[in-house]
Amino acid sequence: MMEWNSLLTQRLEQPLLAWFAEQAEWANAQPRPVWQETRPEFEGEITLVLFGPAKQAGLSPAVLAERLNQFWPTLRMEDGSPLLSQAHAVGGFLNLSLSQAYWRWRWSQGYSLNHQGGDVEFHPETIVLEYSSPNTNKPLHLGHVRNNLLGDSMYRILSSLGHRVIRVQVINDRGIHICKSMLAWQKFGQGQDPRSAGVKGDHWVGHFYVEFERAYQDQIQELVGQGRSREEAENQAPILVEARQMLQLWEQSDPAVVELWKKMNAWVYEGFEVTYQRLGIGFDRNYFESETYLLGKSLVERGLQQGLFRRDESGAVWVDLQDRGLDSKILLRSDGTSVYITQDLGTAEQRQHDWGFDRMIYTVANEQDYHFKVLFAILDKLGFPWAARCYHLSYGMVDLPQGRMKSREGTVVDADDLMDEVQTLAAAKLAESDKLTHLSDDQKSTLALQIGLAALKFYLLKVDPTKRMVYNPVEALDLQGHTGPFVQYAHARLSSVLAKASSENAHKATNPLTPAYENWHATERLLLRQFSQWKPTVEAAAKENNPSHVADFAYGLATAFNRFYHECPVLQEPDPEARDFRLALCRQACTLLKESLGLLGIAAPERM
RNA sequence: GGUCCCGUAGCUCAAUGGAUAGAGCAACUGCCUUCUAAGCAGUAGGUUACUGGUUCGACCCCAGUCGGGAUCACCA
Repeated sequence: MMEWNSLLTQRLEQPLLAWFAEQAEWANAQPRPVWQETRPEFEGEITLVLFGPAKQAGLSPAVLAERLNQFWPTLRMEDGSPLLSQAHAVGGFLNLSLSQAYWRWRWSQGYSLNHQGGDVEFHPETIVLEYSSPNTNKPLHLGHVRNNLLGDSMYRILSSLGHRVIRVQVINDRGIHICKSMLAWQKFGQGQDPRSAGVKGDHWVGHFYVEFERAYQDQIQELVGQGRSREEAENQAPILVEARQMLQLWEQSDPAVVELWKKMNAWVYEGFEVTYQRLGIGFDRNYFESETYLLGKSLVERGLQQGLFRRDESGAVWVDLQDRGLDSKILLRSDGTSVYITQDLGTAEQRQHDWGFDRMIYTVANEQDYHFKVLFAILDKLGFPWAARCYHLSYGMVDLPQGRMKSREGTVVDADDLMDEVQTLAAAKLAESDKLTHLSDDQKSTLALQIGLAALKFYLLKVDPTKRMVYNPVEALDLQGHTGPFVQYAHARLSSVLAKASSENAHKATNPLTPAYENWHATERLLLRQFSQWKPTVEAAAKENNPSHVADFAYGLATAFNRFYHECPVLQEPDPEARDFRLALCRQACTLLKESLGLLGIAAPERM
């Protein structure tokens, strides 16, 4: 992730292109320079790759490098000081070191995100961002957690760049699954509610979903034992028949069923809210399937009238997408009821109506890749111009070391348990430390949650979202190495230094990058280089819908700071110019660590 | 079977078509009288699944093979 800015364009690239153009040998073939970040094992910050231009010029890279050596010293900053301090050719690469004058200028521009004053013209967009979207029959699990963290981080990233982001979820509150829980509760719940049962609402409802499945499986066994076929038994088990009847009643707005439905969904929402709050995520608007599933139907009717869809003999409505390389897809059942995708069509149009979004992002697992291809194709077929601006943020499944999570085998990792676990572990770690004995129990508990969540969030966000990943509980709970707590720790050390500096009044608040101190340590230079990568990192993360870039940055900056901290005294530095410079670096590093953690939804405690 | 995704150190993950493929964990060595050792420095670990092709240059692009996963419901 190399920073490129207007100064580098004007003072480095344009003169280089002009110089190329003056070279008669290859004036007919204007080479396009390829820039990259210099690898850390070489001297320099920016590297010009010479293979292409050398070939076009008919020269060896070494000869071209030799000629360019006449050119580099002519490059100047606006005030006439040199732009580059060194140029080393290594093989086909030219490694350029930027001058201290450049780094001083870069410092003066600031590093924090500031969408008003960027190099590129910025167009803020209204973006509807969907994530989470659970069913209401069971609690959230590890898969939801990855989903929620991705969505939340994308919200923070896009917002930080100045976009208006509306966080939404669609809640699948309707259908046979919730009826199963309702029925089981009626049969086995003995009138208990979450409070009287002492169970969190979503878990309470989830418990009855499991109870239903148990009773259902028992009945199937029984029927098979009586000589029915498996298929027959699965279809005719009395408890399933009853659940279907309940769904029918719900669709007819039967008052008793609707009341029960409302009551049990309310339990679930209460439970979800606790989980969301603890996880630190939220939403601006919920779309309930029960409220939007009918909207899709009218959209389908419209498509039928326009001849875009067709109705078969049984009365079912289909869309043919073979011209787009997809299959036919059913939109309405023969009994006229809507299917999953019908509801999504309606919800999409509703959201465009509600927000007039420029873009919409659906954070949904990659097992639904095909579903979203079809959805967007249908929206396009219906003639919505915004269909092309809908995007499926497709992420990979989270596996366990022993394979996929399976509810039947009881291996599903529950979101609440997960947070308990990480908090407990962090609390144990705090308890063995003697650094924080002065904190109250409440403060310790809060800190433990912050650290535990940092471990969990960083673990899930550092991976490229598109990739399937393995959740290894032992590694996820690690507080050392390539982890969230590692980054937090760097931030805490910095905070501590800065707190002491201000209490000692050590910082004189002069321009910390004056030429008075110019004997920069390699780790100081590295920090400046890291700072400049912050903005391009966030822009890349936004463009690619990939928060892992932000996690990479945070880790890289924390590492750079740790090295600096090890090599360079700050408060104990006798030279006041050097001390000011280092304190300024510390202040900036602290700010950017906090910002980068912030975009991952991770707290930056000042002590740990 | 059709379509899509994936295969990198023992494990988990990085690497805009560029340099000697990098981190962390696990293993082994050093470093706390020194601004927070949740740290730093070092050792070891690789035929980037395999075979071909394109290219000055391929983990990356193309074709094929093998292996894993997802999806192709009048389920959601």
